[in-house]
Amino acid sequence: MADVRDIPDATVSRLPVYRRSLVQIISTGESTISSADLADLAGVNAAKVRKDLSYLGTYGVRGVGYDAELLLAQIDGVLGLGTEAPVVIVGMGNLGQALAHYGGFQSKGFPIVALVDSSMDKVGQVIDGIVVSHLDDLEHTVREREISVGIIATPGGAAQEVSNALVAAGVRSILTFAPTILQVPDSVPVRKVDLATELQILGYYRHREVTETTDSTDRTA
Amino acid sequence: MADVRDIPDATVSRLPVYRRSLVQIISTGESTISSADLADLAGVNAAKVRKDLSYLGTYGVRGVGYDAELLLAQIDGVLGLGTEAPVVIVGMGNLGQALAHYGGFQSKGFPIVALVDSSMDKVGQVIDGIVVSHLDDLEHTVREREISVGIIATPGGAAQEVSNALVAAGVRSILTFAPTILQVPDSVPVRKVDLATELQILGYYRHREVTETTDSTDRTA
DNA sequence: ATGCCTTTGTGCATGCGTTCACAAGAGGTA
DNA sequence: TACCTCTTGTGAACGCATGCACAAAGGCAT
Ligand SMILES: NC(=O)c1ccc[n+]([C@@H]2O[C@H](COP(=O)([O-])OP(=O)(O)OC[C@H]3O[C@@H](n4cnc5c(N)ncnc54)[C@H](O)[C@@H]3O)[C@@H](O)[C@H]2O)c1
Ligand SMILES: NC(=O)c1ccc[n+]([C@@H]2O[C@H](COP(=O)([O-])OP(=O)(O)OC[C@H]3O[C@@H](n4cnc5c(N)ncnc54)[C@H](O)[C@@H]3O)[C@@H](O)[C@H]2O)c1
Repeated sequence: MADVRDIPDATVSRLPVYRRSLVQIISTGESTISSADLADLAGVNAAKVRKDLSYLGTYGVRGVGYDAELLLAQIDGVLGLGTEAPVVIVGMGNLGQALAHYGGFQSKGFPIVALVDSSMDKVGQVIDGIVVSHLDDLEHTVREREISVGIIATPGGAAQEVSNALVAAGVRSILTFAPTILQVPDSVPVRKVDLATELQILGYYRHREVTETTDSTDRTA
Repeated sequence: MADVRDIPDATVSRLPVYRRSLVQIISTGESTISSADLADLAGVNAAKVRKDLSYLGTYGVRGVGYDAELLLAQIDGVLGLGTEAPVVIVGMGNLGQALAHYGGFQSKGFPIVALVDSSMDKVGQVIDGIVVSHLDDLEHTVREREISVGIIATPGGAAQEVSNALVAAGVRSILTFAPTILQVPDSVPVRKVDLATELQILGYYRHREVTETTDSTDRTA
């Protein structure tokens, strides 16, 4: 059985997708699922599913498939979803407030337990039942509530400063929406969601479709 | 010079990052930039920068670096940022409203020109100066405003239906926030932003840090 | 018990992406 | 002109990810 450390990044990023498919399957009353069916639901290749799952250890039954509940538990174990991971959101503007109001995190094991801003307009406000506290109190808040995830929803210019504060406060991982390259210790994993970048990437493929048709190499469709 | 079609996906997804670094550089008054400096700003390897840029054609000057303005124009050309790409947002809940209020898209060449919902509570409301229209009128709206990008911010259950409507209406690319595998024609590029998945992926790396220290293989730090 | 059918687990080949390392090019200087 | 310094552009090696294809294995029916 593979050590939890040895799972390739590409596989890790697909586990949540498998997880969601499994939850769906279980809700329909099915108790086992084949790699082919799981692949359909997850939108990937069946061989890839099997290879990915093989990194978790061997839990499939040949001729039958995978036990859905068991597999779900296994994935949850690898992703550390057994225990809740309390979240702080820093930056209570448009995006921060939308995230705070969203109930989906709570139910997925990521309760939002603190909201932070640096503007006196925001500090003290109650959003979704939580009082917005000041960035200066971050360390206290994080330690008291045992917060392990920090979400950065401030303008780009403040992101590095906020990131430093989060790391210093003891947060163990960061999700950022600011379009900024963050400098953090290797021990703190960071994931970046950059909406403007996503739109620009789409632009390339959209644009390409157009230029292709005016090209010398036509496609038969 | 490389055809616009031949740019690898990995490179395309970095172009917006280079673009942002270039805008920053230009704003400081610099007119040229070396691959090493650009790499620092973008958070990648210098050789990768050079190889990426080589797909756009050859625009660097040996011994000097790249002309920042020229390179920016070149990237914009590849990403199709020369012309505006009007956007429609479908789903005016927490997230949809936050996106609608955000000014950053407008200024980056992605004006939000239409807002859509299916709930009578939302239709008719004015959000950020735009009247929310009904999903049934989508086709008309898209054709009239020549909308090329659709953003899906509905619950997962409605996403495929909305996606079908967007494609039928003639939208040319889609950005979705719904945690659902969308079935769309190959000709319509889709990018998915899945926040719950991001948090779960972070969970793996966070979790791993912990299990590592209780392992036989200790690290000297 | 036997044999058939289904599905897993994985070896292997292929392709893509990353990075190194260096020759070649450009400009400046004496 | 000759030389020196800086930086690009890219060949080549490496490593990771993907997907095929098939043997091994489990279950079920007869
Ligand atoms: N809202 C969107 O739809 C959207 C879309 C794309 C990208 N983004 C990115 O997300 C981030 C947030 O966007 P937004 O629209 O919510 O911005 P916003 O301006 O509405 O809100 C930013 C908030 O951060 C607070 N803030 C500023 N500096 C701070 C600091 N040092 N510490 C703590 N709080 C601080 C401000 O007081 C404000 O409340 C930005 O980086 C933006 O580029 C947002
Ligand atoms: N808000 C967040 O912070 C957040 C975080 C993670 C994921 N998401 C995802 O983003 C999506 C939107 O989240 P939200 O919090 O804004 O949800 P929400 O429930 O607040 O809003 C959904 C909106 O979509 C509308 N809608 C429903 N069916 C529709 C249809 N067929 N056509 C048009 N409109 C329709 C509803 O009327 C509602 O206004 C969801 O898929 C959610 O999983 C949101």
